[in-house]
Amino acid sequence: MKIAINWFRRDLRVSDNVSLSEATRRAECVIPVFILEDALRTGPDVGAARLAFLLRSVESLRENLKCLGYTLIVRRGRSEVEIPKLCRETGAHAVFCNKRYEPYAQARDQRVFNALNSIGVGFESFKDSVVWEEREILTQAGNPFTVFTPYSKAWKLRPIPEPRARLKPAGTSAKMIPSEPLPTDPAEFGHPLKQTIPPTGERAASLALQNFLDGPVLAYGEARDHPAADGTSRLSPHLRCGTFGIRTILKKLNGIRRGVPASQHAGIGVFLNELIWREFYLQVLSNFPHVMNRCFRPAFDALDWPGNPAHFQAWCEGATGYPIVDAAMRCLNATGWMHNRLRMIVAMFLTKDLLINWQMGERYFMQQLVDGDLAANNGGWQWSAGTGTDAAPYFRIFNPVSQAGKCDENGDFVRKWVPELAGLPANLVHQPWNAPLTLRASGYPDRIVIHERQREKCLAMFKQVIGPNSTGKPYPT
DNA sequence: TGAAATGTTGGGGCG
DNA sequence: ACGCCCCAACATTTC
Repeated sequence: MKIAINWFRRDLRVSDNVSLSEATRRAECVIPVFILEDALRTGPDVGAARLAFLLRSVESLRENLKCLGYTLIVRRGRSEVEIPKLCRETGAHAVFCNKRYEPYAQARDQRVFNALNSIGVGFESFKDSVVWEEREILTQAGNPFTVFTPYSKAWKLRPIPEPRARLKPAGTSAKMIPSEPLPTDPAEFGHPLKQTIPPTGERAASLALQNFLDGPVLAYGEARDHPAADGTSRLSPHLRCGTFGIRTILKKLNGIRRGVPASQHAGIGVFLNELIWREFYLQVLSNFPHVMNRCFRPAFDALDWPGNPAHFQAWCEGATGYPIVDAAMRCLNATGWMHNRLRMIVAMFLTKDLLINWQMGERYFMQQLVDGDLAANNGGWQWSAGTGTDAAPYFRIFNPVSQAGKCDENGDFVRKWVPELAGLPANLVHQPWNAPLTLRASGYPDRIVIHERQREKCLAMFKQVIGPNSTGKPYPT
Protein backbone atom coordinates (compact mmCIF):
# COMPACT_ATOMS: atom_id res chain seq x y z
CA MET A 1 0.00 0.00 0.00
CA LYS A 2 1.33 3.39 -0.95
CA ILE A 3 1.23 5.79 1.96
CA ALA A 4 1.94 9.53 1.74
CA ILE A 5 2.09 12.28 4.30
CA ASN A 6 0.48 15.61 3.46
CA TRP A 7 2.26 18.23 5.50
CA PHE A 8 0.01 21.26 6.17
CA ARG A 9 1.64 24.64 6.72
CA ARG A 10 -0.02 27.79 5.36
CA ASP A 11 -2.70 25.89 3.48
CA LEU A 12 -5.14 24.94 6.21
CA ARG A 13 -8.00 23.76 4.01
CA VAL A 14 -9.42 20.69 2.33
CA SER A 15 -10.64 22.40 -0.83
CA ASP A 16 -8.59 23.88 -3.67
CA ASN A 17 -5.38 22.51 -2.14
CA VAL A 18 -2.78 21.45 -4.70
CA SER A 19 -0.53 19.20 -2.61
CA LEU A 20 -3.52 17.55 -0.97
CA SER A 21 -5.14 16.76 -4.29
CA GLU A 22 -1.83 15.47 -5.67
CA ALA A 23 -1.27 13.33 -2.57
CA THR A 24 -4.70 11.72 -2.79
CA ARG A 25 -4.24 11.17 -6.52
CA ARG A 26 -0.90 9.44 -6.14
CA ALA A 27 -1.19 7.53 -2.87
CA GLU A 28 -3.72 5.04 -1.63
CA CYS A 29 -3.54 6.38 1.88
CA VAL A 30 -2.89 9.99 2.86
CA ILE A 31 -1.92 10.98 6.39
CA PRO A 32 -2.44 14.66 7.17
CA VAL A 33 0.17 16.19 9.45
CA PHE A 34 0.72 19.51 11.18
CA ILE A 35 3.98 20.31 12.96
CA LEU A 36 3.87 22.85 15.75
CA GLU A 37 7.35 24.23 15.28
CA ASP A 38 9.17 26.17 17.96
CA ALA A 39 9.46 29.09 15.58
CA LEU A 40 5.68 29.46 15.62
CA ARG A 41 5.70 30.35 19.28
CA THR A 42 9.08 31.89 19.99
CA GLY A 43 11.00 34.73 18.44
CA PRO A 44 10.58 38.49 18.23
CA ASP A 45 7.83 38.43 15.60
CA VAL A 46 5.38 36.13 17.34
CA GLY A 47 2.09 37.63 18.46
CA ALA A 48 -0.90 36.21 20.33
CA ALA A 49 -3.53 37.23 17.77
CA ARG A 50 -1.85 35.58 14.81
CA LEU A 51 -0.87 32.50 16.81
CA ALA A 52 -4.44 32.10 18.09
CA PHE A 53 -5.83 32.52 14.59
CA LEU A 54 -3.42 29.89 13.29
CA LEU A 55 -4.09 27.38 16.06
CA ARG A 56 -7.85 27.75 15.72
CA SER A 57 -7.54 27.38 11.97
CA VAL A 58 -5.62 24.13 12.47
CA GLU A 59 -8.31 22.98 14.86
CA SER A 60 -11.04 23.58 12.31
CA LEU A 61 -8.92 21.90 9.65
CA ARG A 62 -8.79 18.88 11.90
CA GLU A 63 -12.58 18.88 12.19
CA ASN A 64 -13.01 19.21 8.44
CA LEU A 65 -10.58 16.36 7.86
CA LYS A 66 -12.37 14.24 10.43
CA CYS A 67 -15.65 14.66 8.58
CA LEU A 68 -13.94 13.19 5.54
CA GLY A 69 -12.46 10.28 7.44
CA TYR A 70 -8.92 11.63 7.98
CA THR A 71 -7.18 12.06 11.31
CA LEU A 72 -4.83 15.03 11.53
CA ILE A 73 -1.61 14.11 13.29
CA VAL A 74 -0.06 16.95 15.31
CA ARG A 75 3.52 16.91 16.52
CA ARG A 76 5.69 19.47 18.27
CA GLY A 77 9.33 20.02 17.50
CA ARG A 78 11.62 20.52 14.54
CA SER A 79 10.13 19.57 11.20
CA GLU A 80 13.34 17.97 9.95
CA VAL A 81 13.16 15.63 12.94
CA GLU A 82 9.42 15.06 13.24
CA ILE A 83 8.60 14.51 9.57
CA PRO A 84 11.14 11.68 9.06
CA LYS A 85 10.08 10.18 12.39
CA LEU A 86 6.45 10.17 11.22
CA CYS A 87 7.49 8.50 7.99
CA ARG A 88 9.11 5.67 9.93
CA GLU A 89 6.08 5.31 12.20
CA THR A 90 3.58 5.19 9.37
CA GLY A 91 5.62 3.60 6.61
CA ALA A 92 5.02 6.60 4.36
CA HIS A 93 7.08 6.62 1.19
CA ALA A 94 6.54 10.26 0.26
CA VAL A 95 5.84 13.68 1.78
CA PHE A 96 3.80 16.28 -0.05
CA CYS A 97 3.39 19.93 0.84
CA ASN A 98 2.73 23.32 -0.69
CA LYS A 99 5.65 25.58 -1.37
CA ARG A 100 6.60 28.44 0.90
CA TYR A 101 8.53 31.48 -0.27
CA GLU A 102 10.08 32.98 2.85
CA PRO A 103 13.85 32.43 2.98
CA TYR A 104 13.72 30.79 6.41
CA ALA A 105 10.91 28.48 5.28
CA GLN A 106 12.82 27.49 2.17
CA ALA A 107 15.89 26.72 4.27
CA ARG A 108 13.75 24.62 6.60
CA ASP A 109 12.21 22.75 3.67
CA GLN A 110 15.67 22.06 2.32
CA ARG A 111 16.65 20.51 5.66
CA VAL A 112 13.52 18.36 5.62
CA PHE A 113 14.29 17.29 2.05
CA ASN A 114 17.83 16.30 3.04
CA ALA A 115 16.64 14.35 6.06
CA LEU A 116 14.02 12.48 4.03
CA ASN A 117 16.42 11.87 1.20
CA SER A 118 18.81 10.10 3.53
CA ILE A 119 16.11 7.61 4.52
CA GLY A 120 14.82 7.11 1.01
CA VAL A 121 11.56 9.03 1.32
CA GLY A 122 10.43 11.38 -1.43
CA PHE A 123 9.64 15.04 -0.80
CA GLU A 124 7.65 17.16 -3.19
CA SER A 125 6.34 20.69 -2.86
CA PHE A 126 3.77 22.37 -5.10
CA LYS A 127 2.81 25.83 -6.17
CA ASP A 128 -0.41 26.57 -4.32
CA SER A 129 -0.54 29.79 -2.37
CA VAL A 130 0.21 32.05 -5.34
CA VAL A 131 -0.88 32.11 -8.95
CA TRP A 132 2.61 32.95 -10.19
CA GLU A 133 5.87 32.21 -8.45
CA GLU A 134 9.02 34.26 -8.13
CA ARG A 135 10.65 33.08 -11.37
CA GLU A 136 7.49 32.86 -13.46
CA ILE A 137 6.90 36.54 -14.14
CA LEU A 138 10.05 38.28 -15.30
CA THR A 139 10.93 41.38 -17.29
CA GLN A 140 11.96 41.10 -20.93
CA ALA A 141 15.54 41.04 -19.73
CA GLY A 142 14.76 38.04 -17.57
CA ASN A 143 14.95 39.85 -14.25
CA PRO A 144 12.40 39.98 -11.45
CA PHE A 145 10.12 43.01 -11.49
CA THR A 146 10.84 45.62 -8.86
CA VAL A 147 8.06 48.00 -9.88
CA PHE A 148 4.47 47.06 -9.24
CA THR A 149 2.64 48.49 -12.25
CA PRO A 150 4.50 46.62 -15.00
CA TYR A 151 4.45 43.50 -12.83
CA SER A 152 0.68 43.68 -12.44
CA LYS A 153 0.25 44.20 -16.20
CA ALA A 154 2.27 41.09 -16.93
CA TRP A 155 0.35 39.21 -14.24
CA LYS A 156 -3.03 40.15 -15.69
CA LEU A 157 -2.10 39.03 -19.19
CA ARG A 158 -1.93 35.42 -18.04
CA PRO A 159 -4.75 32.91 -17.65
CA ILE A 160 -6.06 32.15 -14.18
CA PRO A 161 -5.81 28.48 -13.17
CA GLU A 162 -8.91 26.58 -12.10
CA PRO A 163 -9.47 25.69 -8.43
CA ARG A 164 -8.61 22.15 -7.37
CA ALA A 165 -11.39 19.79 -6.36
CA ARG A 166 -12.35 19.38 -2.74
CA LEU A 167 -10.74 16.50 -0.87
CA LYS A 168 -12.67 13.24 -1.27
CA PRO A 169 -13.54 11.08 1.75
CA ALA A 170 -10.76 8.72 2.79
CA GLY A 171 -10.96 5.29 1.19
CA THR A 172 -8.36 3.45 3.22
CA SER A 173 -7.98 4.22 6.88
CA ALA A 174 -4.47 4.93 8.03
CA LYS A 175 -2.71 3.07 10.76
CA MET A 176 -3.48 4.81 14.01
CA ILE A 177 -0.48 6.66 15.36
CA PRO A 178 -0.35 8.98 18.32
CA SER A 179 -1.03 12.68 17.89
CA GLU A 180 -0.15 15.33 20.40
CA PRO A 181 -2.97 17.53 21.67
CA LEU A 182 -3.42 20.75 19.75
CA PRO A 183 -3.52 23.81 21.98
CA THR A 184 -5.89 26.53 20.84
CA ASP A 185 -4.95 29.12 23.44
CA PRO A 186 -1.70 30.97 22.71
CA ALA A 187 -1.35 31.64 26.45
CA GLU A 188 0.07 28.12 26.68
CA PHE A 189 3.06 29.50 24.82
CA GLY A 190 3.38 32.60 26.92
CA HIS A 191 1.32 34.81 24.60
CA PRO A 192 -1.96 35.57 26.37
CA LEU A 193 -4.59 36.69 23.89
CA LYS A 194 -5.81 40.22 24.59
CA GLN A 195 -7.36 40.91 21.20
CA THR A 196 -10.70 39.81 19.85
CA ILE A 197 -9.96 37.86 16.70
CA PRO A 198 -12.27 37.04 13.80
CA PRO A 199 -13.84 33.61 13.17
CA THR A 200 -11.43 31.00 11.81
CA GLY A 201 -11.58 28.03 9.52
CA GLU A 202 -12.58 27.26 5.97
CA ARG A 203 -16.26 27.84 6.58
CA ALA A 204 -15.68 31.27 8.13
CA ALA A 205 -13.31 32.10 5.31
CA SER A 206 -15.78 31.29 2.59
CA LEU A 207 -18.52 33.20 4.42
CA ALA A 208 -16.26 36.25 4.67
CA LEU A 209 -15.42 35.94 0.99
CA GLN A 210 -19.07 35.61 0.02
CA ASN A 211 -20.10 38.57 2.19
CA PHE A 212 -17.46 40.70 0.54
CA LEU A 213 -18.25 39.62 -3.00
CA ASP A 214 -21.99 40.05 -2.47
CA GLY A 215 -21.63 43.80 -2.44
CA PRO A 216 -18.73 45.60 -0.77
CA VAL A 217 -16.28 44.62 -3.52
CA LEU A 218 -18.08 46.86 -6.01
CA ALA A 219 -17.49 49.93 -3.83
CA TYR A 220 -14.08 48.73 -2.69
CA GLY A 221 -12.05 51.31 -4.59
CA GLU A 222 -13.60 54.18 -2.69
CA ALA A 223 -14.79 52.56 0.55
CA ARG A 224 -11.53 50.87 1.50
CA ASP A 225 -9.97 54.21 2.31
CA HIS A 226 -12.58 55.10 4.92
CA PRO A 227 -11.87 53.14 8.08
CA ALA A 228 -15.06 54.18 9.84
CA ALA A 229 -17.12 52.59 7.05
CA ASP A 230 -15.17 49.33 6.91
CA GLY A 231 -15.33 48.63 3.20
CA THR A 232 -12.37 46.26 3.15
CA SER A 233 -12.48 42.53 2.54
CA ARG A 234 -11.10 41.35 5.89
CA LEU A 235 -9.71 38.36 4.04
CA SER A 236 -6.06 38.89 4.94
CA PRO A 237 -5.85 36.52 7.96
CA HIS A 238 -7.39 33.78 5.82
CA LEU A 239 -5.00 34.46 2.97
CA ARG A 240 -2.12 34.10 5.39
CA CYS A 241 -3.30 30.76 6.82
CA GLY A 242 -4.58 29.49 3.53
CA THR A 243 -8.12 28.89 4.72
CA PHE A 244 -9.14 29.40 1.13
CA GLY A 245 -7.33 28.97 -2.13
CA ILE A 246 -6.26 31.90 -4.25
CA ARG A 247 -7.70 30.20 -7.33
CA THR A 248 -11.10 29.99 -5.65
CA ILE A 249 -11.07 33.71 -4.88
CA LEU A 250 -10.10 34.61 -8.41
CA LYS A 251 -12.74 32.37 -9.95
CA LYS A 252 -15.47 33.91 -7.80
CA LEU A 253 -14.15 37.39 -8.51
CA ASN A 254 -14.35 36.65 -12.22
CA GLY A 255 -17.92 35.46 -11.77
CA ILE A 256 -18.86 38.74 -10.11
CA ARG A 257 -17.15 40.68 -12.88
CA ARG A 258 -19.15 38.87 -15.54
CA GLY A 259 -22.37 39.45 -13.61
CA VAL A 260 -22.19 43.24 -13.40
CA PRO A 261 -21.94 45.94 -16.09
CA ALA A 262 -18.49 47.23 -16.97
CA SER A 263 -19.29 50.51 -15.24
CA GLN A 264 -19.09 48.64 -11.93
CA HIS A 265 -15.78 46.90 -12.54
CA ALA A 266 -13.63 49.54 -10.85
CA GLY A 267 -13.86 48.13 -7.32
CA ILE A 268 -13.17 44.60 -8.56
CA GLY A 269 -10.06 45.84 -10.35
CA VAL A 270 -8.75 47.60 -7.26
CA PHE A 271 -9.30 44.47 -5.17
CA LEU A 272 -7.56 42.31 -7.76
CA ASN A 273 -4.63 44.69 -7.58
CA GLU A 274 -4.39 44.08 -3.84
CA LEU A 275 -4.18 40.34 -4.47
CA ILE A 276 -1.45 41.04 -7.01
CA TRP A 277 0.42 43.23 -4.49
CA ARG A 278 0.50 40.17 -2.27
CA GLU A 279 2.20 38.10 -4.98
CA PHE A 280 4.42 41.04 -5.93
CA TYR A 281 5.87 41.28 -2.44
CA LEU A 282 6.19 37.50 -2.14
CA GLN A 283 8.32 37.41 -5.27
CA VAL A 284 10.31 40.43 -4.05
CA LEU A 285 11.10 38.60 -0.80
CA SER A 286 11.98 35.42 -2.62
CA ASN A 287 14.17 37.10 -5.25
CA PHE A 288 15.74 39.65 -2.91
CA PRO A 289 15.92 37.88 0.46
CA HIS A 290 18.15 40.61 1.89
CA VAL A 291 15.04 42.80 2.34
CA MET A 292 14.30 40.68 5.40
CA ASN A 293 17.16 42.31 7.31
CA ARG A 294 18.12 45.36 5.29
CA CYS A 295 16.78 48.05 2.99
CA PHE A 296 16.00 46.92 -0.55
CA ARG A 297 18.17 49.80 -1.76
CA PRO A 298 21.53 49.49 -0.03
CA ALA A 299 22.15 53.23 -0.03
CA PHE A 300 19.48 53.62 2.63
CA ASP A 301 21.19 51.24 5.02
CA ALA A 302 23.37 54.23 5.88
CA LEU A 303 20.43 56.13 7.35
CA ASP A 304 20.99 56.90 10.99
CA TRP A 305 17.53 57.09 12.51
CA PRO A 306 17.69 59.45 15.50
CA GLY A 307 14.28 58.57 17.01
CA ASN A 308 14.07 57.73 20.69
CA PRO A 309 12.53 54.88 22.72
CA ALA A 310 9.98 57.10 24.47
CA HIS A 311 8.56 58.16 21.13
CA PHE A 312 8.45 54.55 19.99
CA GLN A 313 6.53 53.60 23.09
CA ALA A 314 4.08 56.46 22.58
CA TRP A 315 3.54 55.29 19.00
CA CYS A 316 2.92 51.69 20.11
CA GLU A 317 0.44 52.76 22.78
CA GLY A 318 -1.42 55.28 20.68
CA ALA A 319 -0.30 58.29 22.69
CA THR A 320 1.42 60.50 20.14
CA GLY A 321 -1.07 63.34 20.32
CA TYR A 322 -1.99 62.87 16.65
CA PRO A 323 -5.55 61.51 16.79
CA ILE A 324 -5.56 59.50 13.57
CA VAL A 325 -2.29 57.81 14.51
CA ASP A 326 -3.43 57.06 18.03
CA ALA A 327 -6.83 55.78 16.94
CA ALA A 328 -5.22 53.47 14.41
CA MET A 329 -2.68 52.10 16.89
CA ARG A 330 -5.29 51.56 19.58
CA CYS A 331 -7.44 49.72 17.03
CA LEU A 332 -4.45 47.53 16.16
CA ASN A 333 -3.70 46.78 19.79
CA ALA A 334 -7.31 45.88 20.55
CA THR A 335 -8.19 43.88 17.45
CA GLY A 336 -4.94 42.81 15.78
CA TRP A 337 -6.03 44.53 12.63
CA MET A 338 -5.73 47.94 10.95
CA HIS A 339 -6.96 49.41 7.67
CA ASN A 340 -4.34 49.58 4.98
CA ARG A 341 -4.69 53.33 4.61
CA LEU A 342 -4.06 53.69 8.33
CA ARG A 343 -1.09 51.33 8.14
CA MET A 344 0.45 53.75 5.68
CA ILE A 345 -0.32 56.75 7.86
CA VAL A 346 1.14 55.28 11.05
CA ALA A 347 4.14 53.86 9.18
CA MET A 348 4.89 57.24 7.64
CA PHE A 349 4.51 58.82 11.05
CA LEU A 350 6.90 56.41 12.76
CA THR A 351 9.56 56.74 10.07
CA LYS A 352 9.24 60.32 8.88
CA ASP A 353 7.88 62.16 11.91
CA LEU A 354 9.40 60.18 14.77
CA LEU A 355 12.46 59.31 12.65
CA ILE A 356 12.51 55.74 13.93
CA ASN A 357 13.87 52.86 11.86
CA TRP A 358 11.10 51.17 9.87
CA GLN A 359 12.29 47.80 11.19
CA MET A 360 11.03 48.75 14.67
CA GLY A 361 7.55 49.30 13.25
CA GLU A 362 7.77 46.21 11.10
CA ARG A 363 8.45 44.07 14.17
CA TYR A 364 5.71 45.71 16.25
CA PHE A 365 3.21 45.12 13.46
CA MET A 366 4.21 41.46 13.32
CA GLN A 367 3.72 41.17 17.06
CA GLN A 368 0.24 42.66 16.90
CA LEU A 369 -1.28 41.79 13.54
CA VAL A 370 -3.62 38.86 13.15
CA ASP A 371 -2.77 38.86 9.44
CA GLY A 372 0.96 39.65 9.75
CA ASP A 373 2.83 38.25 6.78
CA LEU A 374 6.56 38.68 6.37
CA ALA A 375 6.50 39.55 2.67
CA ALA A 376 3.58 41.98 2.67
CA ASN A 377 4.50 43.58 5.98
CA ASN A 378 8.12 44.09 5.00
CA GLY A 379 7.10 45.40 1.59
CA GLY A 380 4.62 47.81 3.10
CA TRP A 381 7.09 49.16 5.62
CA GLN A 382 9.85 49.61 3.09
CA TRP A 383 7.33 51.32 0.82
CA SER A 384 6.39 53.77 3.56
CA ALA A 385 9.95 54.39 4.64
CA GLY A 386 10.98 55.01 1.04
CA THR A 387 13.66 52.31 1.15
CA GLY A 388 11.95 49.58 -0.87
CA THR A 389 10.90 48.41 -4.31
CA ASP A 390 8.62 50.86 -6.04
CA ALA A 391 8.58 52.77 -2.78
CA ALA A 392 7.11 56.11 -2.01
CA PRO A 393 9.93 58.58 -2.70
CA TYR A 394 11.56 59.74 0.51
CA PHE A 395 10.10 63.22 0.09
CA ARG A 396 6.54 61.93 -0.08
CA ILE A 397 5.60 62.57 3.52
CA PHE A 398 2.04 62.21 4.70
CA ASN A 399 0.60 65.05 6.72
CA PRO A 400 -1.32 63.19 9.43
CA VAL A 401 -3.92 65.94 9.72
CA SER A 402 -4.74 66.28 6.03
CA GLN A 403 -4.66 62.50 5.57
CA ALA A 404 -7.10 62.17 8.46
CA GLY A 405 -9.32 64.82 6.92
CA LYS A 406 -9.54 62.76 3.74
CA CYS A 407 -10.07 59.27 5.15
CA ASP A 408 -12.01 60.11 8.30
CA GLU A 409 -13.92 63.19 7.19
CA ASN A 410 -16.32 63.51 10.09
CA GLY A 411 -13.98 62.03 12.66
CA ASP A 412 -16.05 58.94 13.50
CA PHE A 413 -13.08 56.59 13.46
CA VAL A 414 -11.06 58.80 15.79
CA ARG A 415 -13.97 59.23 18.19
CA LYS A 416 -14.49 55.47 18.32
CA TRP A 417 -10.92 54.67 19.36
CA VAL A 418 -9.96 57.88 21.14
CA PRO A 419 -13.01 58.57 23.31
CA GLU A 420 -11.20 61.47 25.01
CA LEU A 421 -11.84 63.40 21.80
CA ALA A 422 -15.49 62.42 21.42
CA GLY A 423 -16.65 65.93 22.22
CA LEU A 424 -14.71 67.65 19.43
CA PRO A 425 -16.38 68.68 16.15
CA ALA A 426 -15.13 67.34 12.82
CA ASN A 427 -12.97 70.35 12.04
CA LEU A 428 -11.02 69.98 15.31
CA VAL A 429 -11.06 66.28 16.09
CA HIS A 430 -7.95 65.67 13.97
CA GLN A 431 -6.10 68.66 15.38
CA PRO A 432 -7.19 69.05 19.00
CA TRP A 433 -4.29 71.40 19.69
CA ASN A 434 -6.24 74.04 17.76
CA ALA A 435 -9.37 73.58 19.82
CA PRO A 436 -10.33 76.28 22.34
CA LEU A 437 -9.28 75.39 25.88
CA THR A 438 -12.88 74.85 26.95
CA LEU A 439 -13.17 71.98 24.46
CA ARG A 440 -9.77 70.40 25.18
CA ALA A 441 -9.99 66.78 26.20
CA SER A 442 -8.62 65.89 29.58
CA GLY A 443 -6.23 62.97 29.46
CA TYR A 444 -5.39 63.25 25.78
CA PRO A 445 -1.66 63.86 25.28
CA ASP A 446 -0.10 66.89 23.63
CA ARG A 447 1.68 66.28 20.34
CA ILE A 448 5.00 64.58 21.06
CA VAL A 449 6.47 66.19 17.94
CA ILE A 450 5.48 68.96 15.54
CA HIS A 451 4.92 67.50 12.10
CA GLU A 452 6.16 70.50 10.15
CA ARG A 453 9.47 70.52 12.01
CA GLN A 454 9.96 66.75 11.77
CA ARG A 455 9.29 66.88 8.06
CA GLU A 456 12.22 69.23 7.59
CA LYS A 457 14.48 67.03 9.72
CA CYS A 458 13.46 63.98 7.75
CA LEU A 459 14.18 65.61 4.39
CA ALA A 460 17.58 66.69 5.64
CA MET A 461 18.31 63.20 6.96
CA PHE A 462 17.53 61.55 3.64
CA LYS A 463 19.40 64.14 1.64
CA GLN A 464 22.51 63.44 3.63
CA VAL A 465 22.40 59.83 2.53
CA ILE A 466 21.29 60.47 -1.04
CA GLY A 467 23.97 63.08 -1.59
CA PRO A 468 23.75 66.78 -2.35
CA ASN A 469 23.86 66.32 -6.12
CA SER A 470 20.68 64.37 -6.44
CA THR A 471 17.98 66.63 -7.76
CA GLY A 472 15.55 64.90 -10.07
CA LYS A 473 15.81 61.18 -9.48
CA PRO A 474 15.21 60.43 -5.83
CA TYR A 475 17.06 57.12 -5.91
CA PRO A 476 20.71 56.43 -6.49
CA THR A 477 21.24 53.40 -8.67
C1' DT B 1 -1.23 55.06 -2.87
C1' DG B 2 1.64 63.76 -1.24
C1' DA B 3 2.48 68.15 0.53
C1' DA B 4 4.42 72.61 0.57
C1' DA B 5 6.39 76.33 -1.86
C1' DT B 6 6.27 79.00 -5.67
C1' DG B 7 4.37 80.74 -10.00
C1' DT B 8 0.45 82.22 -12.97
C1' DT B 9 -3.95 83.90 -14.08
C1' DG B 10 -8.10 86.32 -14.00
C1' DG B 11 -12.05 88.49 -11.72
C1' DG B 12 -13.50 92.09 -8.84
C1' DG B 13 -12.97 96.07 -5.68
C1' DC B 14 -11.41 100.49 -5.59
C1' DG B 15 -9.58 105.12 -6.36
C1' DA C 1 -12.40 103.77 -18.56
C1' DC C 2 -8.19 102.63 -16.53
C1' DG C 3 -4.53 100.96 -13.62
C1' DC C 4 -3.57 98.91 -9.48
C1' DC C 5 -3.93 95.67 -5.92
C1' DC C 6 -5.72 91.65 -3.70
C1' DC C 7 -6.37 87.03 -3.62
C1' DA C 8 -8.63 82.83 -4.76
C1' DA C 9 -7.98 79.22 -7.94
C1' DC C 10 -5.28 76.64 -10.45
C1' DA C 11 -0.65 75.01 -12.30
C1' DT C 12 4.14 73.97 -11.68
C1' DT C 13 8.25 72.89 -9.10
C1' DT C 14 10.41 71.30 -5.30
C1' DC C 15 11.19 68.47 -1.52
